[in-house]
Amino acid sequence: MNLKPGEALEYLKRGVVDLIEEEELLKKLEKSYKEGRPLKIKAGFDPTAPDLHLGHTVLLRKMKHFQDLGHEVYFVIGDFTGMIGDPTGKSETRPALTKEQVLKNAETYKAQVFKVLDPERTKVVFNSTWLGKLGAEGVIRLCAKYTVARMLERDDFKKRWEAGRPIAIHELLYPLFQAYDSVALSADVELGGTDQLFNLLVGRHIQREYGQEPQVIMTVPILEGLDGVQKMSKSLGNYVGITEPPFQMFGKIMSIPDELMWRYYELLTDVPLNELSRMKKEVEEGKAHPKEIKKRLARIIVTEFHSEEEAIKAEEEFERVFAKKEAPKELPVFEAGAGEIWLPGFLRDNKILPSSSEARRFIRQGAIDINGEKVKEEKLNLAPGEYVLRIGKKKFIKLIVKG
RNA sequence: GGAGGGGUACCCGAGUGGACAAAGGGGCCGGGCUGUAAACCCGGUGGCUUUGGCCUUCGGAGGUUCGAAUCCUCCCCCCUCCA
Repeated sequence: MNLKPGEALEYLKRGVVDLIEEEELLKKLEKSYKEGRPLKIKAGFDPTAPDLHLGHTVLLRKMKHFQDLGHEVYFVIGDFTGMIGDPTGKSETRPALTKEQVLKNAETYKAQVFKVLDPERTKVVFNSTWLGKLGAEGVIRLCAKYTVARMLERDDFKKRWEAGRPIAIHELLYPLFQAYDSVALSADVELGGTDQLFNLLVGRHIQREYGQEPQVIMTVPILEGLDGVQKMSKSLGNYVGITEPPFQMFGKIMSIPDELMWRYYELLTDVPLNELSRMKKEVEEGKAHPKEIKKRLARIIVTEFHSEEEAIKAEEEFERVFAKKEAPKELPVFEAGAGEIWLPGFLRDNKILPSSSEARRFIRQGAIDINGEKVKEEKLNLAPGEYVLRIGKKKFIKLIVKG
């Protein structure tokens, strides 16, 4: 894609929350356009075991947009800053990772991020490379360029300070080190989530202190999870992992609240904004069914991480299971001996449900079907043959009873 | 270093000797309605080979007692004020 600076700016602005400063970005784009020199785009990532979900891809997609325009992305793995752990207020001390772990995690990252990023235009770098060399003297020089008062402006520091909760001194170093990354790379633009705004701004300040042109800052929103309220995160369980199988991915997207799908469209697809507002209007006027619009979204996303073919298959499967209430085509198979089985024990032992007590609750609440018949007894007397069990809303298994 | 306050289930939070597997709310799960949406209604929410009991749980370890989340001792952790 070879867009003129003004067009490029518009292309890049989609879904962006903060852009500091737009003027500066335009100038950088113009210069790059004139000189044929790509801009250096930086974004930092945590070195802990990465299991990326759609929330992460909002940022990755923004990085990709820069790549689409020919710019160069620096994927910074914060193996040095990882020793601090970005102070979120929860402030758990993180165990330092070994070199091997960091490298292993980096490989896992690569395997996943290149589903979005263009490997040709991505440089994966570790910030220990330059931060490790800084030494005590370098750290002091760096610290001298910022003040405590300004550091305490950061929202979570401020809150903790005012609430009288502890702030460890090394936590104050985190923004400075991240800023120094920008110096080391001479970054033109740094991207991050909105929660990164403060750190990114420190980068601008520190770059000036080191005689560099300050980076432009772009932040992207934190994506809401499937519940539509809290941010998408693995620990909250409201996420879609980018390596999840197609059917699962499709289903999860279909379960999001309607209102949320517009946001997902904006942040997770390249469907033009004017087309989006048209669809939205059609839904509001009752000309289009929200379910159909949501299915298109699910299709687009599954296609991106798998393939169009898989997306179509996932949709068919979805219709079969949830519209027609049939069992999925492929379902996990379990075996049992003929005769009497105690269902709760069976479900627990095969890790289908976490405990037999939970299974008994399910039976009591009529949440288990066998071949479409509600199970009422905990004990089942099974003749040899094949059975399809539905456990709760989403779990299906095939049970083969041997003679 | 000194003085005081506090640690209860996934989270918040009630509970100061027995009726406590522990109120209430949130979350989550299940059922109903639907479009695996939202909203709403109902139910559930420690475990255990079987609704019948048993076992484990209130920061940790001991102790008192027929009986402890509750009382005592020691220890760990968090917070506030002072230095």
